[in-house]
Amino acid sequence: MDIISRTEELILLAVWKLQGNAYGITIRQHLADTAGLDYSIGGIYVPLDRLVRKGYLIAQQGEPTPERGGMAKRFYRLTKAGMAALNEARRVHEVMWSGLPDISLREG
Amino acid sequence: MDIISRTEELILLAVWKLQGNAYGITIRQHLADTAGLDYSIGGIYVPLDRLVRKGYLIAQQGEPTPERGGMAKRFYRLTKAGMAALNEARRVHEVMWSGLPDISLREG
DNA sequence: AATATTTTTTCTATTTTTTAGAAAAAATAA
DNA sequence: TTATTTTTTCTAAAAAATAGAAAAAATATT
Repeated sequence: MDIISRTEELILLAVWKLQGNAYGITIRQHLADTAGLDYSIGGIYVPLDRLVRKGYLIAQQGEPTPERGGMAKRFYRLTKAGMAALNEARRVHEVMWSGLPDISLREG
Repeated sequence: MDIISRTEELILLAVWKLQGNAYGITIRQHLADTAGLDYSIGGIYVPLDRLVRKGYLIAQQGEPTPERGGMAKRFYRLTKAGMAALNEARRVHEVMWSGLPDISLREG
């Protein structure tokens, strides 16, 4: 099997968490608020496009809202393939983080 | 804060797990055996060099062994900075994977 | 002694992903 | 009208991942 990158995993998880309200800005905000990770604008939109191309997300154009300004939002939802990729990433994390021995660290 | 890539995380974990026996070949083997991930040769050595450069690992040349053949092994050990990077990766994983709502998936 | 075989690393080119942020688009407010 | 706000699009540059041939260093075989 293959595994998604960390950025891809975090963006998929943000989409999952945000449910019906996942779009570029809220995803970026969620990553900053929840994990303390500050992504640039491109750092969100570039992988989002790729995740759609790969079939892990689907995008849907939003309706105009009563709020001021802004291009139409693109809302994202997780697909089954996206969920499968997340499950695989978690599986790898779990096997690799289990059974670790006590160690002494070098330098520092 | 910043976060290491997934490949970097997995290689650091392999070094941790292998204790005194972590070198290119055994690290690659551990990733295949434990996680089912098949890395090419360069897929291990390129990040190993980078992790040393960044101070997350230290390398030490091995003594000749009674086994047949081979360039001198380069053994790796985790540093305090390497362990800190792993802890940060785990923290991000944990906060991002917690509190996820039930969702319905699209397409597929 | 010479050659073959094995184990391991080094090297490097290519592709993919990440990073960064200016510019464009689309809406309301002044 | 013009300014302001919110959001996406676009694209260039840097970093990381991927792939595997070649080199190095040892023992085994003839």
